[in-house]
Amino acid sequence: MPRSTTARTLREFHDALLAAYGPRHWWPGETRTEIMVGAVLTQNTNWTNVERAIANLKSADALDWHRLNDMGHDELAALIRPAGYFNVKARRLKKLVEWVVGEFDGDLDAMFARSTATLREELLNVNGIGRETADSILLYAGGHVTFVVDAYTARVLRRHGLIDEDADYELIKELFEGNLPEDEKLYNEYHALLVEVGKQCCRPRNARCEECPLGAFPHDTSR
DNA sequence: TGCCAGGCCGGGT
DNA sequence: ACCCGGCATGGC
Repeated sequence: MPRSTTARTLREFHDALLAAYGPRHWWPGETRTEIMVGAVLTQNTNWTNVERAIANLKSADALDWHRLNDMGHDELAALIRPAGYFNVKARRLKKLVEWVVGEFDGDLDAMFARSTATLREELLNVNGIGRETADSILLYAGGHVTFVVDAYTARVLRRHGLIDEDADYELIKELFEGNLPEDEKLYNEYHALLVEVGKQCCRPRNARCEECPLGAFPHDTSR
């Protein structure tokens, strides 16, 4: 598909999704710290479960880098239990906290002042922070212009014929970044809209989605 | 009731 | 360079 066609299609998809669902007002979280913690907690996990875990952290007054740093594994794991994978996620959160406190003493202004590319590399070096989590933190907590890709994004693009089966994260990310204006608000909205269409109709098993804002004839309905 | 949810890591081939 | 099992809760 020619580059200009891809660019137009991606813009049309965005506009159709926005018309169908309206602005998503993402990320659902009040502070940068909450967004960063939520990004780890939502790994392969339903957001409603994450909300419970975050509510527990708030009740314990634990959404704070130094408090988190002082907390023991078992205490943290108990608080985030509803989010699932609580032992894994407690470890991952502690790794992130160690880095934020160790490198910046919890100063997020200092942290996000680093360049997008540098910060992305550094986040990826933290054990437990992969590409989607890093990009979510950069975009939604830091306001950095970087496109977030997730399972929904890949499935939607695959079903509507824009990528093939084996397209990996970086390729999909570059498809958006190379064909859209470099605009934080646009990236923010687009990713949130892709999640919404993924939840509404582009689900793993539904054979066909007649109501889909992007059209009713997906290429691949098997997954 | 089984399937799914806004991944990521580590070990094996 | 892939491929796969493990990790866990809660909603439908």
